[in-house]
Amino acid sequence: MNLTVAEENYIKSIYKLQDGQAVVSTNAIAYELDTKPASVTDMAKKLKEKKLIDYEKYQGISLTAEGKRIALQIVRRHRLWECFLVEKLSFSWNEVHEIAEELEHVRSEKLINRLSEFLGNPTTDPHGDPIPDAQGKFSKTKQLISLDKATARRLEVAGVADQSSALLEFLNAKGIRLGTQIDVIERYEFDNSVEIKIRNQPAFTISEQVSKNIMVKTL
Amino acid sequence: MNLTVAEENYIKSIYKLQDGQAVVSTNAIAYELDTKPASVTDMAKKLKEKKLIDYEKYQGISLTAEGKRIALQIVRRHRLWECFLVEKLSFSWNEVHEIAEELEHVRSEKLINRLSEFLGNPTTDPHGDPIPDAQGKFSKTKQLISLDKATARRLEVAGVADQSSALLEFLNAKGIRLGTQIDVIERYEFDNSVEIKIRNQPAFTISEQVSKNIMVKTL
DNA sequence: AATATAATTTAGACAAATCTAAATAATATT
DNA sequence: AATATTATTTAGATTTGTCTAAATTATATT
Ligand SMILES: [Mn+2]
Ligand SMILES: [Mn+2]
Ligand SMILES: [Mn+2]
Ligand SMILES: [Mn+2]
Repeated sequence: MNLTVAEENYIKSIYKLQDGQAVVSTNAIAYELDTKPASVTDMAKKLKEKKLIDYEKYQGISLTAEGKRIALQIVRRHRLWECFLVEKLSFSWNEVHEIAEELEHVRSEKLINRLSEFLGNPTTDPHGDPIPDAQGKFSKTKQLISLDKATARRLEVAGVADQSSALLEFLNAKGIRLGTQIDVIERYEFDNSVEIKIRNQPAFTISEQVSKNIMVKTL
Repeated sequence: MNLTVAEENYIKSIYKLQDGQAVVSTNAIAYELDTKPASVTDMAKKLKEKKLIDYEKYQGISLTAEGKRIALQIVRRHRLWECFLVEKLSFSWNEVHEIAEELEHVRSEKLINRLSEFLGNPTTDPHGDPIPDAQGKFSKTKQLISLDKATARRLEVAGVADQSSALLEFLNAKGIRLGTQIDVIERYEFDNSVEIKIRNQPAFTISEQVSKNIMVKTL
């Protein structure tokens, strides 16, 4: 199965959007890939032909087992390269996505398995997202919840839901990164803002919009 | 100047074939890129339009200053990735070319400069070929000659002319790699074969075909 | 100089990936 | 149920990179 870069990008987007959902819409894919719905319909026909998606017109799109297998390979490559960029080349977590978006299309099993080994077979990427192994399996990890829904007082940052550079840079500025321990000081009902404290720093307040996108685990 | 992968591959091939030559032929490029002369003519028109090559029909092709600048960037990326694969991911020098052929097209100045730094700013790749710096300059190195033309008795392997997997695997098998010190025991005029000796190993003889492709420097 | 051979270009075609504009189907609103 | 809105598909076009077959130009051989 020899896929083009465009086909790989579609497969990955469908995988990302499917998450739970039975089926993904043409428009959702178009928006995700910054393209037009008509282009998605064209590609849907090709991917169906290759048996990577189930698709009947007007009925939405979903990955076949083979499509999912391929999606997981691409996700693995993407996230491993992100690890490489952050851990070995000292990139910041807000700079790596675009570059990994290209590196993920270099197809060589040997390359990616060696890279994984070189990085110590990491199981999460710089945004806290899990990295599937060579067989497409995720190692079991603690379930994450967003900071706005958490109830414990002490929490550890373990991921970000929104991965826009805007949010990541904001978190950089506030000293919030993966592994950061946070104490919840107060929750304000009025606007759902949260007052938090990190180590020796003075407490500060973050908006609901931010707390919804910080994924945490209890210690 | 935003180039496609195909355009980058053409630019790099032209750079490689030009080497000394005033001009490169349509057929030579087609052969190098494993494509058809008609396709080369088509691409020549596009690259001329973008002012990356000088081209008048039937008169051959040569890079402009801008074309050469871009070629050197691609060569730099290719060779740095080869270094990475060999030094960090333990690939053998005969396995890295195809993978680097893809990695070289990931365009990010920051990426490539960080990678160079991570590798200790190497000046030669795993085949002994020089790596231009970010400004496209080569550091001066000792002039290499092929083993069949060398006169000194003790020599050091510093490169390979032919970089086919066939030759590289042969050299692996014989224990000849970059940095290997060779003593020339005898040169046989009949078939221009050369008897050589490496360290503690018994002497052995290599054909002219091989010795022509081993690039050496005196110590 | 005439002819043969080799190199190169042109003409016309195709596949991939995209687009716009128009048509059609599904869904929501009155 | 009729109508309006939204989602999706189709039709037709464009760009990029490639190809084959035929035409043209350059070079070599007699
Ligand atoms: Mn991508
Ligand atoms: Mn990530
Ligand atoms: Mn390449
Ligand atoms: Mn090389």
